[in-house]
Amino acid sequence: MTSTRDAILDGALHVLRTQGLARATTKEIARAAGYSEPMLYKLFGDKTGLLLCVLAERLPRVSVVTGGVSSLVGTGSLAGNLRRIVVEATGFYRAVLPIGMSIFSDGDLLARHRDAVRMRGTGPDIVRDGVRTYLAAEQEAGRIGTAAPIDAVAMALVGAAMHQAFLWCFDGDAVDPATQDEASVDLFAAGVVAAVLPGLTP
Amino acid sequence: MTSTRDAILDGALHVLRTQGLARATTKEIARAAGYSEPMLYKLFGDKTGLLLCVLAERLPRVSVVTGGVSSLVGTGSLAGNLRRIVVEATGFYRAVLPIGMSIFSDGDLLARHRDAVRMRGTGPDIVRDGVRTYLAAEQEAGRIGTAAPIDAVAMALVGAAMHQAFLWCFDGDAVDPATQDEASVDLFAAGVVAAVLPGLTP
DNA sequence: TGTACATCAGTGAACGCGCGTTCACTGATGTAC
DNA sequence: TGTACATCAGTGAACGCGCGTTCACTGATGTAC
Repeated sequence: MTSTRDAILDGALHVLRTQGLARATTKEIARAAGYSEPMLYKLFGDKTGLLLCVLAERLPRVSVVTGGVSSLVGTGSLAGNLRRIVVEATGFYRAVLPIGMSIFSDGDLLARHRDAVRMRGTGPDIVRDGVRTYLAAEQEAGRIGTAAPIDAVAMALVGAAMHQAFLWCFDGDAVDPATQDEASVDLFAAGVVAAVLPGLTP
Repeated sequence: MTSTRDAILDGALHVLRTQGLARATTKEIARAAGYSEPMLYKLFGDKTGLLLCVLAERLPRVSVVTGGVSSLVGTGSLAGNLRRIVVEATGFYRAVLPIGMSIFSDGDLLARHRDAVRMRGTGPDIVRDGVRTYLAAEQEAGRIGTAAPIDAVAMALVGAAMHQAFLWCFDGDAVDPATQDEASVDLFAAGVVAAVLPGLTP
C-alpha cells in the first residue's frame, strides 16, 4: 500500500533512470506513476519541487557514510576493509552519477538542490569524509602510520572509485549497475588499494 | 576575421558555460553568436549537430594527453612532475565537467557524442592512459619500481583530480576556473602525489 | 564595356508541437444533528 | 435513522508559451558573353 506520493516519486525516479532528465516531462512521470498530471502539482507544487524531492528521498545512500564504517575499525585486514570501501563507493557512484550529473544541465535545479543539501548538512564530500574518518580511526588504533597523508589517501580512493564509475557510465551500454561484472570491480578495488597502501604502513 | 561557423560555435560554448544545456536554446545561441537562427541550420543541420560540433571542437584538451607528457620523462623530480600533472588534470576537469556532465541529461546526445568520440579514437579514458604512459616511461627509465601498481596509481591520480574538480563544480559560486585559488590546487596535488609516492619507489 | 543571370551569406516571420500548469469538475467518504 | 453538507483524492480537458524548425525572401558579389 504505497502512498500516492511514493508512487509518484518512484515513477519520477524510474523515468529519470530510463529516459534521463531531458525526457523527464510531467506527462511521462505521471504516466509512469499511474496518476494524472495535476496530482503532481497537488503534492509537490511544481516540477522542480518534485525533482528536488526525488533527489532528496530517492537517491541511494552509500554505506561508507551511513554508519557501517566504524564497525570495520580494528577488524579484518586494513587492506581488505579498504577494498570493501572502494567496491561500495564504486557501486554507489555507478548508481548515483547518471542522475547526479544530469542536474548540472539545469543551473536553477542545481542551485536549489545544493541549497537543500546544505540545509540538511550533507553534500557530495561526505563520501570522502566518511573514508577519512575511517582512516583516522585506524590511525588512532595504530594500524596506520602517524605521518600518513590520510586526507589525500581518502581523496585518492574515493576519486578513483568515482572516476571508474564515470567511465562505465560514459560507456553506457545500459549496463545494470547491480549486474556490473563483480570480479572486475574487485580487481579494480584491489589495485587502487595497493597503490596507496605503502604510504599507510606504520 | 572569425568565420560565421566559428562565431556560432563560440556563441554556443558561451551559452553552455553561462546558462547550462537546459537553457541553451537555438534562439539564445543565435543571439550570443550575433547571427539569426536559420544560420545554425544552414551550417549544422540541426541543434544536435551543432552541439556535437561544440563538444568535438571547443572542449578544452588536457596537455597531459596532447603531448607534453613525454618531455617530462627523466627530467625534474618524479614527485614534481606528478604534481604538475595532477594540477593540470584538475584544471582540465574543472573546465570540462560542467558541460561534460550535462550531456548525461540527454540520452540521445550522449549516445551520439560517444559514437563520435569513439570514431575519433579518443574518449574520457585518455587522461588516465596518458598518465599511465608517463608512469610506464619513468618505470622504464628506472625512477619507478618494476613492481609498482602503475595502472592503479594513474587511476588514483586522475580520479582524485576529477573528484576535486567535481566538488568545486558542485559548490558553484560561479568560480572562474582560471582564477581558482592556485595555491590550494598546488596543495591538493602535493597531497595526492604524497599518497601514492611510497608505492612507486624503486 | 554593359547586361543578364547565377550564386551565396544571411534573415524576418511564421509554423506546429509539446511542454508545464491550471480550471472546473466528479464521486466517494466522513460528519453533524 | 435519515438527511444535508463538508472534505478530500483524483481527473479530463484546456491554456499559453517557448521551443526547434522551415519558408520565402533580400541584397551583395561573382561570372559569361
